[in-house]
Amino acid sequence: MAGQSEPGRGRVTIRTVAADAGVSVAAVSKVMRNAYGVSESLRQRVEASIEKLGYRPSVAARGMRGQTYTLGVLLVDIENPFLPSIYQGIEEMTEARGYKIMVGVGKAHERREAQLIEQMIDNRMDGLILVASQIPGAVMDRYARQIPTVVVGHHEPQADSFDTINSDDRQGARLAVQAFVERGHRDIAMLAMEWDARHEADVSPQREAGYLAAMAEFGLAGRARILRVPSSEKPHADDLRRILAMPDRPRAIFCWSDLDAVPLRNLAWQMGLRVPEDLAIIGYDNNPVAALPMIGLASIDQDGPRMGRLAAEALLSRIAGRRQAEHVLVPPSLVLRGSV
Amino acid sequence: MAGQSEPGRGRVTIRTVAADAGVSVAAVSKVMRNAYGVSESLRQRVEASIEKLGYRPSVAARGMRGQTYTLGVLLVDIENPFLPSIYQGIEEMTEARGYKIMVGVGKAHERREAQLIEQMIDNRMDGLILVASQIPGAVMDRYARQIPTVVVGHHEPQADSFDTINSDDRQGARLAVQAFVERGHRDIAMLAMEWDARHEADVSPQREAGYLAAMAEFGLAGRARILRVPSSEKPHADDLRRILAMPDRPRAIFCWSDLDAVPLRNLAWQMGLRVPEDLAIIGYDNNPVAALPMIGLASIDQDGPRMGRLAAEALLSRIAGRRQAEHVLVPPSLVLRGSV
DNA sequence: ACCGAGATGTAGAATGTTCTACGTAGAACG
DNA sequence: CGTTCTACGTAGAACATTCTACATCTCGGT
Repeated sequence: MAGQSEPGRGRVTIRTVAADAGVSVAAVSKVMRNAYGVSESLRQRVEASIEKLGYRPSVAARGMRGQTYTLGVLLVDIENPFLPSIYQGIEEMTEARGYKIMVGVGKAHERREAQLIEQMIDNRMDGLILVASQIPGAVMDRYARQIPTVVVGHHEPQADSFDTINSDDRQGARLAVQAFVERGHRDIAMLAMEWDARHEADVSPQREAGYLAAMAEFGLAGRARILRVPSSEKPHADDLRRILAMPDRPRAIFCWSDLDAVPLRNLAWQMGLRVPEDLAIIGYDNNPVAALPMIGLASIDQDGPRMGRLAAEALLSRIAGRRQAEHVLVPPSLVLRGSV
Repeated sequence: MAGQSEPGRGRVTIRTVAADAGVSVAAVSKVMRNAYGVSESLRQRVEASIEKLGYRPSVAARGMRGQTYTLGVLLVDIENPFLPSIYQGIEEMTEARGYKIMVGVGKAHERREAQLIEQMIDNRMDGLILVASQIPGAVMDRYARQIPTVVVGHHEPQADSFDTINSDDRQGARLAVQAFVERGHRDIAMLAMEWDARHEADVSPQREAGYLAAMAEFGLAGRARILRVPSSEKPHADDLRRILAMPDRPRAIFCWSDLDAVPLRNLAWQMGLRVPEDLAIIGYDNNPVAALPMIGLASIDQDGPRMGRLAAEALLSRIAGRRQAEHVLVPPSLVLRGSV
């Protein structure tokens, strides 16, 4: 019922172009795809007609047989200011190669993410990049058999149906612990998300493992403490407050994400704690908010743009035919700020 | 070249379902679309087969004739934390009605936005929502004739080919000026974006007009001052610093967006200015960062979710056949915080 | 003059839906 | 009992591409 002014009679299709250029439909198709077997003169003629008529191929029709030259990017969440940096990297890489991107927002909800993936398959996207998806590995595997897939921010090093690009989350945690230790801290806790076995591949458990390993490495195994807050659904300000009010409040906290580190730092301020004197904090993601001078939150930087570029490269090579899975770990770095 | 395991032979199409249920292809199509003329018994039979086979219609094939039940949402920018709230509203409304959403990110770049719109038309989206687009009205008009369109955050009250949903930006500016006046301020400046005639319909010029009108209303016409920073491309920290260092620095600043108000507030802090004693600030958008206790930035709230819902409703009714354009203004409100 | 190989171009099937037009059976009506 | 509706289904064209043969041309070599 969505009929607009022109009932469709006006639409310029590949047929219109072919007629105008005086060649076959197949010839125009070849030109569009840079396919083999088109002479320079033919190409020029066809391109002139395309230009003249303003022809644009229908992605829908393309999708029925060949490629759509469109990639799907699934973001966990649109509110985390760290994610756009990954997106930038993806885009930079794919745009140059003539691919378009469609974004889906999963809102950290597994059911929803699955729907979006199916929708992208239905839309005949050429490939998929899942960023920090909540979907369990087994399910990912099933989808990945239907469509070339690269996963970012989800550790599944043994997967063979898709590639993974990750920050070296264990190393990131180690950097944080080391920075605390070098500044004389011994009472170093970690603030982590609650998780169950289904989410073992998520980043938070990896950072936990790294934290515990680093504490042991620095001879502080006995002092390791993991404080938990409910998974990333909104309201855990109260949990954070409770943590800061504990009689044995730690002197330094490594926080699994700036998503919690920023509120934590704000609560500390509200409760009159001096940062870093009473409480030192290091977050994760180097979220732009952490960089604001008034917040001044030290954080582990994952180099989002680079992860994005790597993911895009992996996807394109997979689309080009690669079958062997690739698993990349990107080294993180620590950005020091006032909170340590 | 993207071939996955199953060469396609395995794909379950509408034909598979029809065969399984022992009915015609057209019958299955009717069931999928809830179209007229299908008996209860037939519907049940078909639905059982769909369930059993896990059939999912191909959006590509659908797009070739009918609707795709997919809407395109074009966001200026993925880094502005205010935009997700509009997105939530859009989604809430459309999801319930069985529509899917694809997001495009324009990065405040006109050429890019135009490409994305064309891409969405190519993908046969049923309709488009443009959020804070940079595209001039005349160009929008051309696109809007090809596809049902609703525009958010772009004032074009005379447009007849598309609908607009906006915050009442003039009223928002008035609220800010009024709040300052009530607190005894008279030296009230506005921080605005540079703009040219092409962007008169953007929100910043509207807020300027509202500021000037309000200053006049409160008898301060002679004291109105508009300070300009380069358009939203990144680096204007230096411009902000210069403004704060002016000998005749204003005592109160109404800022066109939290995008600039947050850095401004941070710079003031860095330069040792007391807020609000030395400088009071009100921003616009009620960006989540403004709400952080340490930032405490008063801001005009646009009720993003509501604008999103209204935009979605307008689009759906337009898809359903409405031709007459609608132009809605949503009243803003002031959220008071420490910066005033 | 003939042949074979490569390069260039074309016809037409295939893709998975929707939509138009039409057929058929049973009910309601005179 | 014939006629006319109405409700339910179906056949097949249409949609805009790509892709798989296949046909035709051009040359250089015999």
